[in-house]
Amino acid sequence: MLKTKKGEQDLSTEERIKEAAKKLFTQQGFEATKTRDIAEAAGINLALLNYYFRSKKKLFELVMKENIQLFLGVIVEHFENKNLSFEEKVAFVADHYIDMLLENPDLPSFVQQHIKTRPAPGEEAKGPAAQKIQLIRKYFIEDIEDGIKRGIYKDVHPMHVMANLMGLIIWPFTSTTMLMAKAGISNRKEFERMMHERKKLIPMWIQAMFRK
Amino acid sequence: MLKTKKGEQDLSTEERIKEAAKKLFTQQGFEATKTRDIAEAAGINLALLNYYFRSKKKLFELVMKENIQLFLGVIVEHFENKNLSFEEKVAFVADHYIDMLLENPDLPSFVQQHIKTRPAPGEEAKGPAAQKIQLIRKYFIEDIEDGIKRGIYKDVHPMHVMANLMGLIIWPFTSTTMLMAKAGISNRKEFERMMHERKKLIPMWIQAMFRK
DNA sequence: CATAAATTTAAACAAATGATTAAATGTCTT
DNA sequence: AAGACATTTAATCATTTGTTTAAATTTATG
Repeated sequence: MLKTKKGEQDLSTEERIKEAAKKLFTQQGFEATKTRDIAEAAGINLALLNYYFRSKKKLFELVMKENIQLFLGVIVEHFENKNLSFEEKVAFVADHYIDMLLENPDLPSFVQQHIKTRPAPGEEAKGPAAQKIQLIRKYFIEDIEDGIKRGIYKDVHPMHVMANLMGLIIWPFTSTTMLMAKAGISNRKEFERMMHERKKLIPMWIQAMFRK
Repeated sequence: MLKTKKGEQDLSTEERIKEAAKKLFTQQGFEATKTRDIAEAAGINLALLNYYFRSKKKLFELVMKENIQLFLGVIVEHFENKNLSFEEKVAFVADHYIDMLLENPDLPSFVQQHIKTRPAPGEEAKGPAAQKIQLIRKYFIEDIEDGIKRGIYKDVHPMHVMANLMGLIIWPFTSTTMLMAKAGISNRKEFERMMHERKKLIPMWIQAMFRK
């Protein structure tokens, strides 16, 4: 059986390249991913990468943009909803975010690895990623400080709450490679079951840590 | 004023190369670090890198080994101490580990990024990193399961406890670049103060989450 | 069908990169 | 001081890597 010319899936070559690039960039980072690897993974001629996307860097920036939206977009959407209480937001984020990360487990390492550019001293950070993070921070601080004033939450810096929530959700994914690879938890299923458990546990833990 | 021939610090050239390599590898990873960058950072002739360490890969493996020891060694040492209660271990680890990470903030991302080799299916993971992680897991599970049996701790999978402790300690460091760079927390001092606070907070949080 | 446009291919280029070589310089021992 | 050994240097090599080119092929259009 021969592969037909259009072969593989019925994605356009442009989409095939982008998907292959996203997979490799996300798994291995910019430097470790070679244009020839992308071409091979996409099943296309090397020159087509430049034909459609001009350069490796341009292609990476496209992937980056989509990953940032995936990684930060969901949180922003949930936290700007004024109709939800803080604890409802926590439950929503824990639930949806863990689902999303189970399907994109390499996302956290990728984002952490590539958002490294500090804004010039005295200047504001620009760009979609910066704006999203600032928004998340803003909503978060508003909610927590409100809870503290009303005597519901213990008086801690809101950043602790934010760091703990994000850490409890995301940390297992950034360390999973390490733990799974080296500690004999070769059982992917077991990891997934644990993460589903955490959807319900994390909201309880946040309460236990920060409610008076 | 001229730099003397031996110049810079009074480290041997071999040590200078290793230190420069450690800094760059740890910050940027293997692929992004070029041998010429290392040579320039160390202030040595390019050929000396190969003269002393044979190859970039060999040099990297050396740095990797030292970083693994730094990253996992402390935890193992504390957790294999049979004279401490679990909660004393937690307090010790939180305290010492945060201090160490404040001096080596790029360590977590580095280790996460480079421990990716899974053991072959059915096979055991070997090597110093694997052994250390397995040890930590073992001690951890023993302590928690003991606490659960004695009715002191809630009945949750020990991996949740381990993931949460490590996450609360390490997560701020893997996300600090992101938060500091993009969210306007340009204040390194503020971050450090927060991390010192967490030394005392984390043991309390662990209790709040897992004690009956 | 014929022609223009879009897409794909094989080949090649220039720069970057890890490594090596042979000569030069430095250090140590006797 | 002389010779042996270790260290350092400048130059060069062979590959790898991102990109370009020109021709071939396919697809769209009149």
